[in-house]
Amino acid sequence: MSTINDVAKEANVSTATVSRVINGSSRINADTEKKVLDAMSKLRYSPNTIARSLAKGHNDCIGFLLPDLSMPFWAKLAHEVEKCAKSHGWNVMISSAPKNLDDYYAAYNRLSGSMVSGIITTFIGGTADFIGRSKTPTVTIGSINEGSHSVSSNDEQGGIFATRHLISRGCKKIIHISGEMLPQRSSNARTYAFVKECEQSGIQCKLYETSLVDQVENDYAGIVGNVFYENADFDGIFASNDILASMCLSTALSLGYRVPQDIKIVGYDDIPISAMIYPPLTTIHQNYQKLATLAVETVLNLINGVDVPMKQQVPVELIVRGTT
Amino acid sequence: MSTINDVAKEANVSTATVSRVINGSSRINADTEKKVLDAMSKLRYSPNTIARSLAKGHNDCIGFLLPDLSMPFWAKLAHEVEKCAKSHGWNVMISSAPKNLDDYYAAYNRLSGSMVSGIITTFIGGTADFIGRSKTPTVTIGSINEGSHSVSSNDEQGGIFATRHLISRGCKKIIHISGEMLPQRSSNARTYAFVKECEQSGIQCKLYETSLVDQVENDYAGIVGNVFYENADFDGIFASNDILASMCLSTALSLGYRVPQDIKIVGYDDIPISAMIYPPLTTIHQNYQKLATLAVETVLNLINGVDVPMKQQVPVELIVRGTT
DNA sequence: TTGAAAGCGCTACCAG
DNA sequence: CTGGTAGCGCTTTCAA
Repeated sequence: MSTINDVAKEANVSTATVSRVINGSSRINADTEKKVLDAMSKLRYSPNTIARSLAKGHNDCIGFLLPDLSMPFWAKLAHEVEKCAKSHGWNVMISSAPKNLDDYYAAYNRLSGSMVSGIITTFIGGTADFIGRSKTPTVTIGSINEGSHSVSSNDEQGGIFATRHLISRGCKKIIHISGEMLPQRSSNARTYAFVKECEQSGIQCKLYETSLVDQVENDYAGIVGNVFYENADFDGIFASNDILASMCLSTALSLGYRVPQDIKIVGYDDIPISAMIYPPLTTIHQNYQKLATLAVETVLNLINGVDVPMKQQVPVELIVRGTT
Repeated sequence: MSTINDVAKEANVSTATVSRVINGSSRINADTEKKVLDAMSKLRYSPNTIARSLAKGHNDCIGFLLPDLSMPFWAKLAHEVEKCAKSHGWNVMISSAPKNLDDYYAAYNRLSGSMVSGIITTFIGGTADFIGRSKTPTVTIGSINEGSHSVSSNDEQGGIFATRHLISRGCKKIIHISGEMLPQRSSNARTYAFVKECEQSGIQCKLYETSLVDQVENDYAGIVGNVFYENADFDGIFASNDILASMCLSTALSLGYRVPQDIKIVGYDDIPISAMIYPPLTTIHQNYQKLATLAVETVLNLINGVDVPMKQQVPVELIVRGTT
């Protein structure tokens, strides 16, 4: 584990010079540079980023605090965030806080305890003030509130697309299963849009709500069972995520319904698996890459003190496949 | 952003004392402690982990370098790794390097550039020597070689379970689709076991191989298409991961085959979605939690200089569901 | 173009 | 039980 001192000694220059060649910060004599480079490779030197961060007063790492990596939506987003951050020369530290607020606070504080220069996260309910008070630049994904910077999909549009599509396919009684309607989640707009669209078209509708815990544990069996047990005459389902939609699909099929003839199903997120099941799922596509890019660039701007809009939204898209 | 100096001044003690109360490292007068605690909360002080890491010569962060977070297997594993690390008081930094060796080296070096004390990763082919040479304690998951510490599932057992199950269900001609047979991947053993079992039972078999790139991009359509196009009379498929198996399932159904009557399918990994499609997938369950725990505890031991076995294996389980 | 040296915020050793 | 202080490895003035 050689240090900058070793390199300096080996090359017969000062540490300042070595530092300069590492950072390309100022003009350096070509010979000197070569000597340093040689010494570096001879000693297999690689700079200690911790020391560097301390000296610079900041580091090149942003944190991504999400509910749960085993949720495909967040995993995919994490993937895109990491890719984008890396392309800007930044690392990302991922941390998750699935279920309760205390875990969330702990995880957030841990991240902001200055291992990271900025944080990308989502509200899990009641965290708005907390985040607003934080000294670490933070941008949220899929959340909305006044106090902090947010990036989210146009969930109202998604709700409208899904509902209108189901109606246009002839559905007369539609069931909607939402995620947990936590305060400040932009996804709530899907549900509101659904209700509004149904009312406007005079279509019968009914709402079910899953809990965050159900979601994290993929424990949808109970609620999906209820949907089918309590309703005999519905002909459409709009599920708030694709996992839930798949579950509805498989339950419908196992109960002998034909999809899409008897029941039509629209999901949300467009996770990769959705195109690979049978029948392939009609769903609302979220632009993961755009969402991630916007979030990363926004924190980076925040870190650099650049002015950015408080609220940014990205459009969604209806992907019609086999379940409608 | 107050520092330890500010706290010391405010509390009228030395920084050494403040440091002691932060770390609980030695006996401290109750009054002094209270003064310090008060000062800390008054100044909203939170210790700078970077400085702390530098001073201590190590930090509390391990790196997890995986192929791709959008692969459910790795995402789930990452989730478990993070959970386990956190329970030991460690953070984890996730980084991915999907396709090529250069990216992999870059990502690895970046991680080992001392932002992390240890690394958990997997070989992506030809990386064995590279990792063996590294000064950062490293343990691999799903890889095997002489030079470094590894944790993996018992893939031979998995291959045997899957193949025997298919045979016991009456399959006479079985097709196996494997992942890319990269050197030192423990998953290769699934394929070898498959071939051996088929030969021993005198069952006809045929092999297909997907590439890493196909896998990362979920681009299985081509190969699955070929399987069905080139073979008319097969009655069993053993796919090396559940995504691939789902794809086979949906292709079979869309082609009019009945599953499991006409074709039986066994997957691998047991990702959450596998239980939620229709028919639910028979598959080999990998013990994610055990795998993650073993990997985390092994790096931690390595970091602490504790002796650990070079090779650790965890058993798998056959989960019989609807596709067989 | 280069070197000397003062920190970055914290820990840990040595005295007292 | 507490304080003084020398680093941890690197960056960045300030001089030369």
